[in-house]
Amino acid sequence: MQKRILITSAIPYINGIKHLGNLVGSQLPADLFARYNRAIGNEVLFLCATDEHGTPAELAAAKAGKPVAEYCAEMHDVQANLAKGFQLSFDHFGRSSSQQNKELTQHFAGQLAKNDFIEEVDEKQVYSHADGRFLPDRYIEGTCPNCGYDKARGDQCENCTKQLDPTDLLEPRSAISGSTDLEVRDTRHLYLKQSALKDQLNNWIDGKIDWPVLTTSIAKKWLNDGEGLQDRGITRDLDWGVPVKKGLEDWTGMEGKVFYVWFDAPIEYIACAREWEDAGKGENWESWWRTDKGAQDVTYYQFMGKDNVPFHTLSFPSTIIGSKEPWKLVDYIKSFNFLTYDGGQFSTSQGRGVFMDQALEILPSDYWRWWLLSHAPENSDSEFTWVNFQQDTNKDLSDVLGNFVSRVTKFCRSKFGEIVPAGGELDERALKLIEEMQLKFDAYERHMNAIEIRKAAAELRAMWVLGNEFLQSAQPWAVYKTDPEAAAAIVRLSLNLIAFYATISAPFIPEAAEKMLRAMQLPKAKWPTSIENTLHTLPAETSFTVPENLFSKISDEDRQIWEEKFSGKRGA
RNA sequence: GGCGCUAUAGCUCAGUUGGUUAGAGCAGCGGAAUCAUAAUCCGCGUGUCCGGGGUUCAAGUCCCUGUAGCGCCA
Repeated sequence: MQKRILITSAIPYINGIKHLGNLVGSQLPADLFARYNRAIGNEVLFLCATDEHGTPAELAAAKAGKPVAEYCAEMHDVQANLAKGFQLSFDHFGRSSSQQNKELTQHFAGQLAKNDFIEEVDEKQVYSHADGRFLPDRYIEGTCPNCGYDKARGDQCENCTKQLDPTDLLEPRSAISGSTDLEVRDTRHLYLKQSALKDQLNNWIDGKIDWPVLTTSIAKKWLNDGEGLQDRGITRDLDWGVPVKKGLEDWTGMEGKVFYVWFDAPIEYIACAREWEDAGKGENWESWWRTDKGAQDVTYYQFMGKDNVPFHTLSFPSTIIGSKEPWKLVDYIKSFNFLTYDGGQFSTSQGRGVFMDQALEILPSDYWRWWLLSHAPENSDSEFTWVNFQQDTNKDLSDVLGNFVSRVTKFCRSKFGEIVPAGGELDERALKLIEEMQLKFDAYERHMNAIEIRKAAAELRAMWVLGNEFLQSAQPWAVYKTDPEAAAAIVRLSLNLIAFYATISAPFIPEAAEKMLRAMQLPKAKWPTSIENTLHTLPAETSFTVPENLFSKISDEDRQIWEEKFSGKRGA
């Protein structure tokens, strides 16, 4: 039965290019799941976007000497192209700065105000005359009153780790301009009264017994830690963001302020669907998001790194529940730990590790997709090392899968030509292969449905290995000398295995899968219902072509060069 | 300082609600085969399951405690 599956990946921040750790923590597994669900015939809407608002974007734009809107538009294109390069199959890659998101964010704020989930709070913030703006705590620098470190930040001293208030700093200055012309001013902000929804959220989370422990444990901690769930400021004194409004109305006292990026970013998940429709890519976006307009039969999955879990389990649900409108709540949250790089952390600020653009410059996306997904940090942090990456991809992709395709097609060409040979029948050994393959395939589907990514990858690999085992024991090269018809049957089955592998491997390695399908001259893949039937997809007399080697190996020399190249600072 | 997660073979990891001699892949060693990208296949594991207590007929699996790594919060 066809299901409707809504999938969103955590939306990457606009500021800069993401590294492989970011990729494997959200977009890549989300893509795997989206491709799989489409393949088995479900109706899928897979959405992602860039998260564009906030101070870091403003500063990055200023550094680049560009208006922030222009900077974001350019960076959005950069990220969209990288997503394409990694074969991320978003139905739409939106922007949190879209008109659709602006309207929806203001709408939600209006609803929350109407339902008494918004509180107005007066607080004090540091204003910089030279910069003409309020400064977030971490953008104020000064001398630490505790240790005397002269580059302490307004939220914390990085030298002695003491927590600070901006007003604690001696000789405070703007981290942006260096100006000391600062002033503490009163300012009013809106708070989302999450605490009022604590019990509802708690019950909701308690019902999610099948969620990853990582997801629920983080959520429960925030709900119950200390004094419990805290209300959250949802506005900022900035220019770049969604202007604070109460629906369509102005909000008295909030002139010139914008919503905090963490308020509008998740709403973009919804707005993105509307962008998708407005871009002419589909219709009736509300049927995916409004349970009163068709979304009651949608199952919604979110993918994210563990750092994003609190916002997706608490803040965003608060927004939705507090609106008292029938918006779809998430059904399943798949969260990930971090990928570490050669014993340390991937670091965007220090340029440590491999970034998406660099990765694609040195190898096709399938290498990265396969390795990252088969090592997805599901249960704990996992580590990227070049030696492992080289060994694993060479073995799995080149030796096991690539070489299988190569040996079968080349053997066939030399004995029978580039045509699926006729004659012979499946023997006992072939039937046993089919039986074993069916078992592994069932396990593969089970793991994919449960989003157990590493296990699914292991099962897929095991199916590739079965093909080699079969060939090795069936020995068509030896059989051919005495019984060409029997050899033909073995080869015919093996060629069909290639078509089968192409289909089932496509969610992991779409580019290679496409090459395999082309070589077998199959226009489109049909997901197997039974292995028995699927292995007759290519009937005798069908022509094919011997493909180029699917994967070339990573040499020790390449590995050493890359190891060196990516160890230190990313080239500016 | 509080809390959470993790700690299983040289490496990367599986180990369901506690129950037979603790498993897989890689690497390593030995062998077979020669269709293939020297690619494949077969065989080979005496591991204080981080330490120490405890519960139980029975614990890698539960409880307490200690240590280490990572993270979140203050």
